Amino acid sequence: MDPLSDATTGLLPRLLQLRTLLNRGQLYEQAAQDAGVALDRPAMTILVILDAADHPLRVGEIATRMQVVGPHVTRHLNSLQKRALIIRVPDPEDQRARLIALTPSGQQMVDRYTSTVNGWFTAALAQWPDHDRTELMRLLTRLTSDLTTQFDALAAGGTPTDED
Amino acid sequence: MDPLSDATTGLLPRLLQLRTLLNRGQLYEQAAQDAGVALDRPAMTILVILDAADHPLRVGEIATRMQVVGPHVTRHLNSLQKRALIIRVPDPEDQRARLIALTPSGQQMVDRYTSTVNGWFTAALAQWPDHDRTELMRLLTRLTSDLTTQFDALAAGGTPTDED
DNA sequence: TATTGTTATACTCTATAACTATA
DNA sequence: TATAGTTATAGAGTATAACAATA
Repeated sequence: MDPLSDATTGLLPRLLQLRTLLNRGQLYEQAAQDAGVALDRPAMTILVILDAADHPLRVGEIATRMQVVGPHVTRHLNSLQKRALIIRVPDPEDQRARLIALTPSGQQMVDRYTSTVNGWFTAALAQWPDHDRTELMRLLTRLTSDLTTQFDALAAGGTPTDED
Repeated sequence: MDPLSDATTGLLPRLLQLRTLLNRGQLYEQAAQDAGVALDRPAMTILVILDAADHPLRVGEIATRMQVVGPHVTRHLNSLQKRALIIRVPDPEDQRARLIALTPSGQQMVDRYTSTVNGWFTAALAQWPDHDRTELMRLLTRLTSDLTTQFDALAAGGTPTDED
């Protein structure tokens, strides 16, 4: 067994544990409560994505970034729009598409949420040396990027009998 | 705004992206297919947990490690037992409890699965300098640990009006 | 009486299929 | 004919409630 395997053998359980931690409502529900927002998790995820993008996004683009399917996004957009947290404007470049933008109150809500969560992260990492924090960001970014590339390649080449 | 905030502001979107990556079936389904296993994700998670523990675990312990609730584990154990991938043995220390152990075929299945996934990780990180891989493991371990501590504290102190 | 686990039921999240409108 | 989005329906995953057995 080569040393590369040894170096990555521990990755799977670590990532599963991290996923578990992030997935279960705990984090989200606590943050939602502390921030005073009453929104389900996928809806808040949409707001966070719009906030991070810094400009309006198409429905399909939101779906891609969430790694979910279009109709799922539509459903949550409907309820977000009813609550006036987002608006749909026609895309000037393509009349079929819509651009989704945060309303001021949507922006306000996502700001409250993210600042709550960021406060927790800051507290959790308060004892870390600066260098470790910097490295974590860098390695996490590269890990996500490399895993995405790897999985995309696997998905593309996964069923060679099916390609046409 | 202090520098600590700046250093952790980017953590939320990064973790959300990683969660997205790990969550959506893609990874699991591809691995299950490549490894030739036909099992749903939570069932496989149970096998991975048992494998990582290296000794039989109680139902409650599995639930805790999965961050889910008891009945959810029971349901999957029933189907895993029907397929002879796990066995339930009475805990000698407490007749109420059961210890869940992998059968040889269960062990074989989880081995196939983990070696497939570890192979991907190894490939994805093949270009990384050794030092980065080591650091990733270390920082990921500490991150998970510190976040867990943080969230537990939040959950415990989250509703001070409720304490008694 | 408290705890371990099970059974039964309900809810949340996400996917697939069928459709509408524009390209 | 292909693409962006929506509506309607179905399925996977997880939680809550009620119960049985042992401590």
